[in-house]
Amino acid sequence: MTETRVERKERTRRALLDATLTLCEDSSLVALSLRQVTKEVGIVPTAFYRHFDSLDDLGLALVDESFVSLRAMLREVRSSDPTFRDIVDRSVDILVTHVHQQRQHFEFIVRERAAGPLPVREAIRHQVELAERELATDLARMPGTEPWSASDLRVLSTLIVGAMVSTAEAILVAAGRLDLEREVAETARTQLRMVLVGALNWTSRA
Amino acid sequence: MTETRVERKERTRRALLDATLTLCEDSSLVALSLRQVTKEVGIVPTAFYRHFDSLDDLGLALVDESFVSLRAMLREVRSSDPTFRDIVDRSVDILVTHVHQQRQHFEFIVRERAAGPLPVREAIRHQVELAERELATDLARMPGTEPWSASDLRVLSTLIVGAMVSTAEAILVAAGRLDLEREVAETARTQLRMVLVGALNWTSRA
DNA sequence: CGTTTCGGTGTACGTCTGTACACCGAAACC
DNA sequence: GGTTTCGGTGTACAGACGTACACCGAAACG
Repeated sequence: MTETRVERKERTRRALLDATLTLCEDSSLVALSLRQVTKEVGIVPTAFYRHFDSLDDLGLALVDESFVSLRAMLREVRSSDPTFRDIVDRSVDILVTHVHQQRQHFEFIVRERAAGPLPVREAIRHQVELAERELATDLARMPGTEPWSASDLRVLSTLIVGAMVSTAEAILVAAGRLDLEREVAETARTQLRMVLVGALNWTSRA
Repeated sequence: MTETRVERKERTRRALLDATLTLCEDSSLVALSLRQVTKEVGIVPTAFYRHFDSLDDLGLALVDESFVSLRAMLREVRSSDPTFRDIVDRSVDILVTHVHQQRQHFEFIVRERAAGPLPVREAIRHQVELAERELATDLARMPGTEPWSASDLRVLSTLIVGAMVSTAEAILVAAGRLDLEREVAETARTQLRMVLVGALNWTSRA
């Protein structure tokens, strides 16, 4: 019955991460104090340092675990049938589902991406860049992309990732109102189709 | 020689706005204290209330003046020759120029859009929505857009505005390194062209 | 010229901040 | 079973925070 020591430590660590996600739901990491977090968890302020060097450090941990779930999402998209028409519908569905399931993580990333502590911003930027690169190599495997240059592939994947980030933001703003969300999803689908139509009619230039 | 009283007041007001823009360059409004701002300006904390009710209030003023300059930019784009090919080049040039000239304002908007105080976020979202609507009506006047539905126009303008926001963010991240900026600009041009190719080959559905 | 207006001052408060330091008690270890 | 390890405690302090209040001096006003 007695909890092992590492289990207990892991449990408070999780509590710190969760409390931080909850507390910065309507502000930002940079506006959060160590004392607020520890009070929410129910430990004394100085105990915080048994787990993290600083709030920035905790922020980096949150970035890591956010992108673990995000990568799971991307893998799911990638395992879809590679047919252009319904890859759009499935991708948007998967995005909507994951934003709901991991709402706090997505909110965290969207906020701290622009306004977080510098190391956190850099970590997020790096992860987004990795996602763009992965998408570019995926696109290269799809039929019809043979005439594209490597640079065009990067440009297209940057555009798509950007549109998906915007869509995620819009879903978060919709905040669960189903009619708004349906509208956002429909917009995202149309945007993706427009972009794909553009890409298929695209011819790289030297 | 003696400065009139309203002039003097306006001068400190400006100083407060400028100090705030500078101070939240690497954090956010929500992480800023009234005392930091007044110290930077060189007045006593309580004097702040002679100008604004709160930091949020000051933030709303910054949103307003940021979008004044942004609207100036959009007007400049709109006055361009409405030919698809070089409207892209000119739009991106104008965007790059304005991001440089109004660097602090763009940084402010990009940050507070996602992480600012709630009223500030809402004000920014509203202004962006206005910009999207204006772009949609502009697009409707361009040749070749006759077969598009109103909803397609909105979807396209949302996509373009989103891409431009991403581009502005990328320029700010490039932080003046000329080679990076050229790359960002080139990416933005290609993205816009891809989107326009997609749009021109687009046929609205019921 | 006397009076009012008002941007800015200075003091004072209770609260919250990060963190230093000494300490505890039980799980973990040999 | 004695010792070590270590997550969590409690006290303590110097500084920053928002803001209430009484006040000043000069421009603005009649």
